[in-house]
Amino acid sequence: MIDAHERLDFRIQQWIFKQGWDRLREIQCLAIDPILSGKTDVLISASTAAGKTEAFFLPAISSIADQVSGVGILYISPLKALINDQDRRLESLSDLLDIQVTPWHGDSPQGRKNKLKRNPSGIILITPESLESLLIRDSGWVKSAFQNLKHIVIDEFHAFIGTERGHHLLSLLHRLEHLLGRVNAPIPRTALSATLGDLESVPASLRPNKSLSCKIIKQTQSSSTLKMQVKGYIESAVVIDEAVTAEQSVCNDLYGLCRGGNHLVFANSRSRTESIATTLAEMCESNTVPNEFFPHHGSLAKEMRETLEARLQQDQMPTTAVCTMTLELGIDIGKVNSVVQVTAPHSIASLRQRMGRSGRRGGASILRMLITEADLTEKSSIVDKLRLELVQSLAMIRLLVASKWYEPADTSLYHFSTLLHQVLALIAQWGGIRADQIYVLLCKDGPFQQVTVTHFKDLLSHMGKVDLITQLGSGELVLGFMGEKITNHYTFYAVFKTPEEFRIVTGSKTLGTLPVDSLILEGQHIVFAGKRWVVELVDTDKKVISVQHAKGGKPPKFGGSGMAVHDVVRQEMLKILKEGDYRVQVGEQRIEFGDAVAQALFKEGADFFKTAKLESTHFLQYGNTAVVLPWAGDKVVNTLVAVLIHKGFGAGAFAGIIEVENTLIDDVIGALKSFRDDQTISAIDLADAIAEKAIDKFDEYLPQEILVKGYAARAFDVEKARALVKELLMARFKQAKEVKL
DNA sequence: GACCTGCTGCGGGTTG
Repeated sequence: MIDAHERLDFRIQQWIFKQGWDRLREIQCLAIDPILSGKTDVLISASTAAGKTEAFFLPAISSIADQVSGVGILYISPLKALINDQDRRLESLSDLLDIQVTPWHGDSPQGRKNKLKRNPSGIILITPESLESLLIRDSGWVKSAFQNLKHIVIDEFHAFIGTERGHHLLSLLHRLEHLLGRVNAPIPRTALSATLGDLESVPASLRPNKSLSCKIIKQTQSSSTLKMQVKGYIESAVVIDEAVTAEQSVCNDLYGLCRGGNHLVFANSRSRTESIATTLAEMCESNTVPNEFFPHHGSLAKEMRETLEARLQQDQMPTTAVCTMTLELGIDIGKVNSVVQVTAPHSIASLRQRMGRSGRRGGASILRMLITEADLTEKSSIVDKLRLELVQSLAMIRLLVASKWYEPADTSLYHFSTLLHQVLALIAQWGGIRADQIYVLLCKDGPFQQVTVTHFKDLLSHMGKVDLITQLGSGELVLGFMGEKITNHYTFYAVFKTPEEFRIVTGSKTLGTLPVDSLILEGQHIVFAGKRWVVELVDTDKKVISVQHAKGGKPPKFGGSGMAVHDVVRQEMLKILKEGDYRVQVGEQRIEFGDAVAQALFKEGADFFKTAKLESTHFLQYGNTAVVLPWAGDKVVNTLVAVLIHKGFGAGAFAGIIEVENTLIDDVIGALKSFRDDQTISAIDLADAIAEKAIDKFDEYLPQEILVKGYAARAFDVEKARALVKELLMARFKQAKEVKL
């Protein structure tokens, strides 16, 4: 293995020597044989800056070094910024071997694209959307230019798994193999990904039809250590003049922790990112020191983002980015001293990714979480009394440290919107194509394998009705008037859309806007602008949601993050509340990672848990409110909320806790019993009651039946919810028996 | 107090 590099092209060996590397890293050695063989897919899993890209490119370039013409390597990236990085990083190597590298995305220079058009060779760096546009507009050129294609590599593959865009990508790759006549001699795919849990399941997401095997290469356990701390803050219920607000104390600490070094502060929302960055910049100004705190998020101008990225990478001046997930993926910013999370993270997967940004020169990764909980009053919500934002943060740290687990992709989704897109794209690419050919290409052999022939026929006939497609006398399908219109517009190439905002209105007053990508049911209770509301009416045409004041106690400060929290996280939260201890076991020792305030806040939550006897019951009468504590992930919790609304209750869920106001808990238990015994309630019934089911980009063109089916699969899990209810009721039954004895 | 990604061809103007 040590001599593996000798199998590389001599000029590449020279290049390695010139970099001053005394040897290749382990993953780089391991990747050489499988990639040179060209006979297997490869998954390379390693943390940021571990040399994944070189692990692929050294052998891949070696294998095309003497290729005279035609593009030899197709590199696909989810971000334009990553393509620009890769273009720079490949420069010295490609110069040495005289290999043409062409970045190809919406903003890359036309001159280099034209050059590749005239003389296809070397490496193309492209986004899925630009590849789609090439297939539709110039498939003849693609067919000849890619005739000698040897490797396909996908960067940041985890960003694609389980998403609409990921399905789009798989479909593009399959269409490309088909176009090049390589269905029976597949082009090997290499996926580059951060170290994420269940690697064995990834090959199925890289090539669903399994026509090539996959070799998994992973970084052996890195010896780097993780240092973490959770700091608690209390938001005062009454604002007194001159009192320091919780956000101000968070900023004071950030200023002390971050000034003088390079750090990333993740604040989970753009507005929070802005307000923290502004406060920190003002603190620099009032202390008459140069500002080193800058915001970074999706709504900021590209130039501002790039300036900040360059400043971090150059590492000349201390710099802290206050950011959203824009700095989570692999844009080259170098390693930072530490990562700070200012609100509870929503998934272990993203927390791991953020962690990977810290740890300079093999030193420890440092993670801090600064969590604010509300000052409690008589009327406080049960979510706040349990200190669930803190408990969620603690649970996530335990899962991060103690296990390799991360949230798996939801494989029950149909991706109908993307299927419709691909039907249109195929017809646009070929001009005309038969229905059975489309079915084989996309569903039977392609990535949409859970779509049945019946679904597919319904989809096509509806597409005919709305004039997206037309059938010729010969049986071939061609684009209809609407189909032409949609596919001719440049916005067609992306399969994802920016979610539509609904206006939230009470009476004649507008409260604000809400993106509708989560459950909104008439009768549902929600929290908006710090108050409780009940949804009266959802007007999908005018994009308006009418609400009315809901009575009840104070709304929870922590309503959940909007992104689904997984079952495993909620179970871990239950576990630490039961034990009254969140410390991590290392050998004989239990390691404390909370500061004094965090410890005190946790104790309040654990004490409330105990007093309310929540270790033995999942049902509670809390004043006028009936409360159900399922300790399950959001998909199951949402299913239970929809069931209760279906049965006529005004229910809502906050941070995984279900509340039904002005209701006796026995009535709720009765309703859940009938759900347990009534096998006829299905996810389809629940989805039928949802006013706005069109979530994905092309959902609006789907036939009703398919739209409902897709929505039901994505939003609800009735089987799991029923099994859980059975369990909760059984526990209650046992408990009642024990009390009697 | 909800996150992020991407996109063509062409016409018209300016500059070297």
